[in-house]
Amino acid sequence: MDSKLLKTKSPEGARPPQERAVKTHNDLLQAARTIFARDGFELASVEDIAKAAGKTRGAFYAHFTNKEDVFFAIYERDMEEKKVELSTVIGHLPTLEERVTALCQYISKRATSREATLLQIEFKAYAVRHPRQRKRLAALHAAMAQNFVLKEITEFVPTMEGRACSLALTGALEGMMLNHMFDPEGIGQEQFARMTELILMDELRRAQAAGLTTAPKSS
Amino acid sequence: MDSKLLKTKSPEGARPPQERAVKTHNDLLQAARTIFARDGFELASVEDIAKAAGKTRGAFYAHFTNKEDVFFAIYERDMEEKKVELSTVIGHLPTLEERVTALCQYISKRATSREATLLQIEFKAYAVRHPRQRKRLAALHAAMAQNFVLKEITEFVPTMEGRACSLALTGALEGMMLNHMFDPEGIGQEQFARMTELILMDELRRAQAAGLTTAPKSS
Amino acid sequence: MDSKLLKTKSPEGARPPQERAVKTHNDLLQAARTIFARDGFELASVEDIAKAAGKTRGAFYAHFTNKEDVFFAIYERDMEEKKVELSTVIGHLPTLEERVTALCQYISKRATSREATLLQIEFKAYAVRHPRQRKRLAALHAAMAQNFVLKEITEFVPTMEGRACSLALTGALEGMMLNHMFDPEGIGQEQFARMTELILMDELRRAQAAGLTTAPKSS
Amino acid sequence: MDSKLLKTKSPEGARPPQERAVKTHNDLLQAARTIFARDGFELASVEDIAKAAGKTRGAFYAHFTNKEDVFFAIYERDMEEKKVELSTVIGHLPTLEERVTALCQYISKRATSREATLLQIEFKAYAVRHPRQRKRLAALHAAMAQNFVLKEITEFVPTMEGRACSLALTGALEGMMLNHMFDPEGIGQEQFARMTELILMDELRRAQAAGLTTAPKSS
DNA sequence: TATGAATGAGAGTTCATTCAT
DNA sequence: AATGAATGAACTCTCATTCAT
Repeated sequence: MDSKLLKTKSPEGARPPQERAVKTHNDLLQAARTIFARDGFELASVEDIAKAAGKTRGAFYAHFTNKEDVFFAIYERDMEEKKVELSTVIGHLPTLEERVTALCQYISKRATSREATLLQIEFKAYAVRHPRQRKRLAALHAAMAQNFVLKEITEFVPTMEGRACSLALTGALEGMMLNHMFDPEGIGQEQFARMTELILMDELRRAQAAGLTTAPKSS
Repeated sequence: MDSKLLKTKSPEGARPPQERAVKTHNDLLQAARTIFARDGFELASVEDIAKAAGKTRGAFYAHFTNKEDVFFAIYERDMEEKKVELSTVIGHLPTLEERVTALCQYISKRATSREATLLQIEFKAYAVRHPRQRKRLAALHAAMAQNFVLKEITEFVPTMEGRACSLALTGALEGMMLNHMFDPEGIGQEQFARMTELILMDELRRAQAAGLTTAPKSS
Repeated sequence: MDSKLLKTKSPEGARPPQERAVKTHNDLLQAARTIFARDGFELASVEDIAKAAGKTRGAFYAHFTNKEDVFFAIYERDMEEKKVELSTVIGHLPTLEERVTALCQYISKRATSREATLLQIEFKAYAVRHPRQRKRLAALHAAMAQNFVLKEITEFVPTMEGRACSLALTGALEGMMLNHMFDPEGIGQEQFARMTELILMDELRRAQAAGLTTAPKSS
Repeated sequence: MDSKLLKTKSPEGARPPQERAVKTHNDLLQAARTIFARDGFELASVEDIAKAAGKTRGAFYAHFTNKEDVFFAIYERDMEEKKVELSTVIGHLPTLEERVTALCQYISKRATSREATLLQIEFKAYAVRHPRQRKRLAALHAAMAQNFVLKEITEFVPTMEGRACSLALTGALEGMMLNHMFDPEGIGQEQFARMTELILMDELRRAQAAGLTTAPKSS
């Protein structure tokens, strides 16, 4: 179910072979990211992914059970990475204003990435269209709901309606980015910045109106 | 280039065959809309589309040259329909405020359509990924730039940065809608309304700041 | 079985409609000749044939039952035409030498026609590969055997082993012509002339060795 | 460009897989020969070819990129084989007469093969009809011009106009063979022999008339 | 006689996946 | 862990042919 190899911090036997395997695994994952972003899930071929990682299809199937498997694995890893990055970037900032600013920058940067945006949209569209695979999807969906990008943020800016705001903001930015790629002259960077600010500021306003404290929690 | 069947000048003799063909054409178009929204472009099969229209693959290819062909045909028709609808809905309203309100409602309604949203995203993602087919794409793109959804609006609210605002707003809403479908409990209707308002109000504010008249043009 | 319309010299009722039909028939036949020569039997499409005649597929099927049907119809008509032509060209010549010379010229000319050659080869290859359709094929085959191109010649030069020589000569020339089209610089016109002469002269030699008269029959 | 599977340098480890693939490749090639001769290029189906080789369509496409690809591959292999055979059969003969005799026999034998003849005609007709694919065709054509069937012969009988004679002779024989298959009673073996002799003898005569030496080259 | 819509079988081709090694 | 051969299902698209008009 899970991608066949996840946290194997050299548990049993020889190390070198393991490390080699880990590298292959990562290479495939990275290659998949590129190919999926380029071609979309359906059009992407396992062969292309393997080739992009300098491996063969056989190697691919030694590491992942499925095309779907890598697809989800990418998503999972992205989630984790984002969490770590956000903690690093935002966690140490003392005042709310600084945090909001940093957050704006971080989100804008991510949302400006062609690859990241296409992948996000691809994944969500896929999820929307395949309600059947509830098994793995449910897991992901739950992980989503709880660990989603900005969850960390709500720990620092508790007044925001966390998940909702997060989904709204990332959704809006992804949608705008898609339109930007589609019609580059029509919509550009400034729109992103303005939009991000608009939304976050609105949240802040509402928070303050509600008289909420903005002091960060312990953590 | 265009989806086949164009000359509606009822050539000579029998009309019925023509009308029958027109109906089939429309049926196929509608079926394609449904199937593409359900499965996405790549996964959608011509057979499914034909079947959904109660026809065979052969009939499909008598009306469209390609799977791509219907895909674009849907887009074109949607554009036209939107233009007409918007003129009808907004055109007669006298004051700016009314227009903005009506516009918010219209956009929110459209953006809430699962089918419409998935199709829009699918189309744009396709366009982004296939820069080669510039021939037909260029035409669509141009049509976009000039006739795009909200173009009509800028005629009435001339202060708005037309295309940019349009792309920003629809993009944002589509992105939010996608996230809503992906995580229905996380983000709901109110977010849409708030977002639409935020963006349009921001535009208005900027327009007024620039001291621009908001009186509608003649038409 | 037969092509649906053959010798309708205005038999019953109105003439104009008939004549129009005859014209369409001939147009289709001529178009088919062109298309079959260009594309070969299998690749040739009924649509292309109809289009080349300025008609629709429907018209085609009003005149011929089959793709095969036109194919054979072409062959039949060609046979007839050749017979007539040969009689005209050769029949009135008094001496053997003149006839042989005239024959050489006629054959060389025909064998040099790209269209004629490709059609001949196509037809024979088809016949060779479809022994099943003995019904119509048998008829054609018989017509072949008796009316074949040079049959007329054997009436004038009775010493030749008629059919055999005819088949040998036309076969050889067709084969050479094919190679010429395939590798134009490798084999050219002179080879045709020389070859024709070689074969016919050889026949003559054998005839004279056998002490046969060469005086033409009555006719 | 070439039919896949070229590097026979037994990469690393297992040989069996390679050998198995080579066998499959050859089986498919042989099957294709049979099917193409039976049905012609257009009518021949990849499925039939694969089935005739006891494989599936998938296996076919693992070995050849195209239907066209096998088609050409057959031709190429035939060319090579002929060259080798001719060298073996004729190369060691000391006098011109012996060579001519041996050559007559060899050619007559080959030209009498139904399969070989149909394939040759099919290939040439295909080439004549598809001037577009000049890429691969050019290569073949060049190979033709230089390595063609009888090229070896001209090394031994240098007076002959090599390519021209070769094309004339093989063309003539193929054409005759086609007519023979088409009308078996009309033209038979003796004609082949006579024709071969006629042509070769004519060449010899011309060579001697030109006072050319007929001593074989070194080789 | 001729049109135009539609059918349906079948073709070439791709590709996720499996399996022996 | 990885290869390479092979499978088989699915897909897009073409086309001879039929049928109502």
